[in-house]
Amino acid sequence: MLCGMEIEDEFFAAMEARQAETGGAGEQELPPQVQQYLSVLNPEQYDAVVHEGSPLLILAGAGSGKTRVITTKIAYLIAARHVDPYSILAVTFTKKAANEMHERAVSLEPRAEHAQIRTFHSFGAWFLRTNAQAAGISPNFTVYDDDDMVTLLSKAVVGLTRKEAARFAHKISLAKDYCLLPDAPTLDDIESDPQFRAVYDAYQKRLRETGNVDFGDLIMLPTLVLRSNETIRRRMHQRFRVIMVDEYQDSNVAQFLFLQALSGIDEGSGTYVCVVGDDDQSIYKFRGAEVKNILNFRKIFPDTKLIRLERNYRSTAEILSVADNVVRNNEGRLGKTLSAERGSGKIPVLAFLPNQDEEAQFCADLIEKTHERGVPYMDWAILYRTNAQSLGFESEFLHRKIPYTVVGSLKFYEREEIKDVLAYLALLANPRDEIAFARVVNKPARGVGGSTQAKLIEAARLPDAGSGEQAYSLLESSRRLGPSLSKKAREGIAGFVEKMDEFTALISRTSADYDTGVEDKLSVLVEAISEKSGLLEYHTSQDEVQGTQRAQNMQELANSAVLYPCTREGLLEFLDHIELDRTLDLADEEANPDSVTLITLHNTKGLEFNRVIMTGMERGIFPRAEKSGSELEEERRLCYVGITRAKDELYLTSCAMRRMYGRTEYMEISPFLLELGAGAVKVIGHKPYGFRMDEDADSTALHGGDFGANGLSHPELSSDPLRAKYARGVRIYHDDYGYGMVTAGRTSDDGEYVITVQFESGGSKRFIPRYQEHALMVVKD
DNA sequence: AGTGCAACTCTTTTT
DNA sequence: GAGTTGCACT
Repeated sequence: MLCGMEIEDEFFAAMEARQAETGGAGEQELPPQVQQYLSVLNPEQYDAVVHEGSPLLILAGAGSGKTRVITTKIAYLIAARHVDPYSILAVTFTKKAANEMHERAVSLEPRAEHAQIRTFHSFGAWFLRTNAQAAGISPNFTVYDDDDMVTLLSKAVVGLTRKEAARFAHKISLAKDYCLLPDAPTLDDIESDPQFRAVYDAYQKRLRETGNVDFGDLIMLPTLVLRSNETIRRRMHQRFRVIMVDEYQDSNVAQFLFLQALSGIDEGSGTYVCVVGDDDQSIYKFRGAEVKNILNFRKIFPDTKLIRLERNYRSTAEILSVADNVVRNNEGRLGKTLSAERGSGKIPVLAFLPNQDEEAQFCADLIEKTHERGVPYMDWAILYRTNAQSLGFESEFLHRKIPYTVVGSLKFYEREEIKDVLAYLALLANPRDEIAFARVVNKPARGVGGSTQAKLIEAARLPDAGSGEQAYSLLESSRRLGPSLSKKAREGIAGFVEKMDEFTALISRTSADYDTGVEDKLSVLVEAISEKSGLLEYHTSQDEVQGTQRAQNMQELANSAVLYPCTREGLLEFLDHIELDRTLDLADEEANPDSVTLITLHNTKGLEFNRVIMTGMERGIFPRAEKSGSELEEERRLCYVGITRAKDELYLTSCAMRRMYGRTEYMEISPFLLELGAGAVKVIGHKPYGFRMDEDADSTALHGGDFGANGLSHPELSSDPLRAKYARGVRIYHDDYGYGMVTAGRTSDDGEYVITVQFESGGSKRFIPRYQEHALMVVKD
């Protein structure tokens, strides 16, 4: 067996030999398409691509072309350095990023198809499936989500309220992000509650009994396996000769340890490691991400070469300047200055609005008006801090018939009917899955109540002495115990077991038929479950209206399974796919290619849009709650991320009032707005009292006469000239709605003059003239 | 066992 | 304000 040094020597020796074969060094000798894609790189990017021989840390500012660097590097290694694509691993954080990276790498170099380009978690899942036994889990495991964790925890530890269970579950996740087991001495740093250790331990034992894993396990378990199992470790070191990590600033401790173990750096494996990150874009501290990983990188990986990418090719100088003004308020950053390669553009706009309804209208107006001028909807992205904020925009856009796509909404997979079908599938995959079992054994109702379920689960957990150990199949347990139960429960269980057998047969039958070419799609199984389990009928009979929707959802789930074969492997792949990427995809079929993007700030990581509106720039919303110190800095980085998503145009909106918890609250502006920089943005709308930019407030002057901004701090005390201009009976013309007449004018609670206009086209509409001056004019007969 | 009503919480952010 | 949880009643 090779030892570490030998591997290293062999690797580089092979490289040298191949280089010699091709007639020595120098790009002149490279294939034309390689020269082609190298030639478009700037000097720093080029250095990063061709670098080898030591670990590499790339500090890549926003929009500096880091994806290009990674994908080019993959292509270059394969085409020019003759690295086996099979030995290349590139990990990202989101499926979207992984897909994009894969696509771009393959388009540069078709052989990149065979490289492993995955998310951290899907790589962990792959690792665990191939090394299930060493990890002490079932090779058929499915992944429990947060919800399942809470359910399992309340079973493992009796007497917890759901809330307590949720809190502990969260802490367990965090512990796993730091790769801490229940017996870790430093576990107290995560949670000081003396019960926690025992709770975590009980949970973990119970989870192992089910054969399943949770999200944290996908990273932690492989790390533990690598540490304790030399054979597997060696095998991995030989397999993966090149490892690249994207968005490295958001890696957590467990991921860092995973990388360390996988690379075999301590054992001189000679694996080439390259990580790419930006400390200014670290936004997942709350989930255990450690910016320290960037700093520590050079300690753990000696002789690390550092390359900075500071040329921004995405945004205009104006946008970058605002971004820099904000982020420079953070202490403890590595510090870098982006240069705007694109040059100058439009000045960003900061709009003060009365409330969230008008915020939504403001966005809709902007989008509609530009759309009339030929700007596609897909140019636009609405950014917000919390998912809940999407609602207001959704209803406004729906109303106005503006197509939109909400990114990252988990809603679909959280629907009851979907979770039900998935639970049947999960139980088919892993018959020890007690969460799935409990969910579906009595759904639809079969007369199997809570006590019967508990009995079956207990019997499976503690198989009787003679029957061999660990026969933890809940179906087995059901089969065996069934006859001894009361009539009702007995019949119910019998029916359930029968159905499950039927479904199982569907999988094996098609597996057997595989050779004959009669391979079914997995959608057949999903449909069969919906119909034959009685779920479809159960859900449709519940509510006439909702039932139809639910049936559609179930059908949609079946449709999405059409890409997978109806085999055991296909089933596992499908479940993995859903668990590890619950965000996008499914909407693909119905997605309108030209639509506005509604997205949380966190979800924008790695994305870019031509025109960005950052909404809800209010203290308490963004930054959230009372954040201070390092947490406030993280919020500020999030703000930086949002701003730097914009290529051409940036808007920020802030509301004076907002409905929260059903109550209307007066909002203070976000402190970040004061940092944008005097004169760096154009302010429109009603400037709040005391609003002053950093430094020279006067130069933020309100030139936006179009919008009628007046900067008065107490509008309710001033007589509004617009009141006379748009008095009752005045004929007007509105850009969007045409001719009409003011039928009413009144002052709202917040001192705004509001008019109601009856349009000739039939509709009537209410406006605040002060915000409509750009679109509204008085018509003289 | 299943339905209906009242009280309660919730707003971070995600793989 | 909405969605969910828990309790009581049928």
